[in-house]
Formats: sequence, C-alpha cells, structure tokens
Amino acid sequence: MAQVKSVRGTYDILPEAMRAHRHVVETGRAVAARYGYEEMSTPVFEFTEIFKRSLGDTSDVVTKEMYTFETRSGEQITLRPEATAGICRAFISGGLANQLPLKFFYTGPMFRYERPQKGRQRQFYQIDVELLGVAEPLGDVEIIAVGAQILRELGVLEHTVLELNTLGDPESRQAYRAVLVEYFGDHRDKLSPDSLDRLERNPLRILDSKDEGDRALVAAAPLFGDYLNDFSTEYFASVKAGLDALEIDYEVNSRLVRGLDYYTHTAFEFTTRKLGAQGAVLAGGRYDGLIETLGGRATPGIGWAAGVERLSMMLSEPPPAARPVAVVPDGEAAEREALRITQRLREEGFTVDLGFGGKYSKRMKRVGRIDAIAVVILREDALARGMATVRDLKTGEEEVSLASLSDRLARYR
RNA sequence: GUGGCUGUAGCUCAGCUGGUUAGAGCACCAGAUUGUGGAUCUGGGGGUCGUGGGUUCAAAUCCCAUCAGCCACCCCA
Repeated sequence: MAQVKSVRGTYDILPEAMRAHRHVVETGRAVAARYGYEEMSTPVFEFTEIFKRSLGDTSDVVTKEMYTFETRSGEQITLRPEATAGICRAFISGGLANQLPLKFFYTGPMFRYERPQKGRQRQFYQIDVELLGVAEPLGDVEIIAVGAQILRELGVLEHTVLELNTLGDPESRQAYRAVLVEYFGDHRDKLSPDSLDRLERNPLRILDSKDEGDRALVAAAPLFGDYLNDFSTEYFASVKAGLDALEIDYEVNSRLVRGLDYYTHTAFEFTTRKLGAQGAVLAGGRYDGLIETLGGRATPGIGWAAGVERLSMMLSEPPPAARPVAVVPDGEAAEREALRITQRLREEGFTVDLGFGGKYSKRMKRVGRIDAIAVVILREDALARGMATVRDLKTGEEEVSLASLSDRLARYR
C-alpha cells in the first residue's frame, strides 16, 4: 500500500469519474443558462468574518467545520464552506445593486472539516444557482424549477423527493423560536444531550431530532403554522401554487430546518434514499437578510447548492468516453506519414489516437483496448500509391485515397 | 467530535485454531501464435500483508496504539 496518500477526506478524480463529474456540471450549467443564469466565480477563500457573519456564529459550519488559517500578514482567512456568502460579498464589493435582478450559476470546490463518509468529503464540489433582487414568490418557484429540471435531465429526479417548508419572515420566526425555547426549556430534563445543545444554538433543529425521547416531546410541541403571520402564510401558499402550476411534486415537511442562519421563508431539499445518510442532493432556500447582514443594501436572495459527487453517484450510467479514430502505420517508413496524417486530422477536428511505438500487431491491440471507432492503416505499398485503408471496427475495411480520407472519416467526428 | 465494522499485489479476493521462500483470478509488460485488433499459449514485473510498537523460539494470522475507509450519530451538498 502506498505511503503517499491524499489528505483525509480528499480524493483524486480520475478520468472515468471526471466524466460523470463533468456531465453533472455541464448539465447544470446548460440548464441554468436556459433560465437566464450566467456563470460567475469568486475566490476559494474569503476573510473568515464573511462566513461567520453570513452563516451565523452558532451554526455547525462556523463552530467546527471551517478551514481557517492566518496569512503571513496576520489576516484571518477561511476556505469557503459554501458559495452563497462569497457571491453575496462579491455582489456588495462589485457594486452590483443597480443591476438587479441578477441570476448566477456557479461551480467549484468547497471545504468543510467534517468526518468523511460516503457522499461526504472535506473537499467537495457544488453547483449553485442564486437569484438576487427578487422578493416575489415567483423567484422561489423559478429557483426550484431550475433545480428540478437539472435533476430531470440528469435522469435522477425520479429518485428524489422534494421536501418543502417555510421558515417564515424574521418576525414569525422569532415568535416561534421564543415559544419553542420556552416549551423545550420546560422539558430540559427529557431532552437528549444533542438537543440540549440545539436549544442554545438552533432550537428549530430539535424538531428534526432522531432521538426517540425528543420525538415524543416534538410531537406535542407548538406548531410553526400557528405562529406564521399572514404575510408568511400567503407567501408560502404562492410558492406552492407556483410549483403546482409547473407540476413539480413536493412534500411539505414542517420539520425541515436549514442549518444556516440566513434562511427565511422558503426552505427546500431534494433528498434521496440512494446515498445512505447523506440524502440531501440539492438544497437551498431564501435568504433575504443576508446581504444586509454582510453590510450591503437590503436585497432579497434565493438559491440552492447541489453536491456534484452525490449527483455523480446517482447517475445510472456515466457518460462514455469519446471514441477516437486510431492511426496505425505498418512499417518504419510509414511512421513519419502517420505522424503527419494524425496531425492533419486533429487540426480538422477529429479525435485521433497515434501510438508512440511498437510494431503493427502491438499497435492493433492498442486499438482494441482504447475502443477506437475506426482505424486508418497506413501500409508502405499503399502509401506509395497515395492510398490508405480505413477499417471500421464494426463493418469492415475499404481503401481510400489520402486526399479523400477526411471525407471518409467525417461520419466519426 | 461520538460509537461500530474493515484494512493482504493496480482491482476482486484466498491464506483453518500463529510455523520454512505470502497465493489465485483479472489487469499490466514481453514473446509466440492468429493472413495480420479485442481470442489463445508461454514467460515476467509487482506486495516491508495500512503504519508503529508488543507478546512469542516463530505473526499476515494474538494484543495495544495510530492512520485511512465504510456504517450510524451529528450535520449537510
């Protein structure tokens, strides 16, 4: 076993896995573009303060999962655990407030210091979509629709369930939170240790506890619906109506709570059972207060992030590699000609494989191994007559002139 | 961060209750053969048995630690 290994929780994406990875990203990019989302990018690290302010001091990500370090000049820097904070920071830094609404597509690596598991690594990739400057429910609907369409085109939508919830506006949320703290506070002695901790940090999370004792308490807990103000209730109804209109299936899950502090109103998660405990495949929500929190002008926002690795794992069949046309010289004198012809074909846009050495039989073996679609065989005697043999690995071979070679190969491009 | 399971060649694994030079299949390399490519034959390279200690006359095989992966919790993409 090699003693040289990658850092825990990181891994190499070799070509075969990379094809699946790229397929996910390219599908996301293409679908998002049809909805008007343009790609942008931000640095992989930001001042630590950006994440602390945006995600909330008590969130798990901030309290125990960040890769934070000090630079030579003493600045506190953090490798981004998610993309939204950086995008909002860029929105403020770049003075983009007068160009609203803005629609962004994003992809890149994220970093979280977590215990690795299947579908959970310390460096992982996300695709993201963000919509800034739209306060209407239609924005929520569009954002969810982009996600659903990407999942559909990847062929995984049917293996997911869209869970939907509302966290209300700040007023509703604060009211409910206060009631919950009081309720669970009266039952401290019955709460699990995890939930006691949640009571301090994020009491809403207790609602989603898997501890049996907690669940009994949760069953009798006050309902969020009773504390939503009219505006929040209507807002949620509009979002659901929009999804209905688009025939996007969802299940309202009143216990769905996002771990990041900045969410308001709509929260959603496309989850799957195919990936074990890491079921969230694409998740996000509305974050109307975030940009203001970071010091910008109050600007509504909504978006989601999806795990590229998780989606890759769900693909039933990874996209195949491109099948090249192989060029095989037979005899030493044909080799230089093979080099020239290969170069010419590549310039013309063909994917061409030319072995680096070996005799004819060895090179032909390679042709089979790389799954070439056709071979151009260059024999010395034929070359002297300006001819080459094109063998279709499936249908057989024929002799063509070098001048018409490209035309003959056009069908393989 | 907590608990459990696992760790032998590139891959999948075999190595019974500890005993001379650790094996197989696939893959890889070379040669042969096939009127000349995915078949077949022969040969070959490759493992400090995750790592580090310990027990023992003797450990891949027992004990401890450590690292990594997996599973669950936690959390989330």
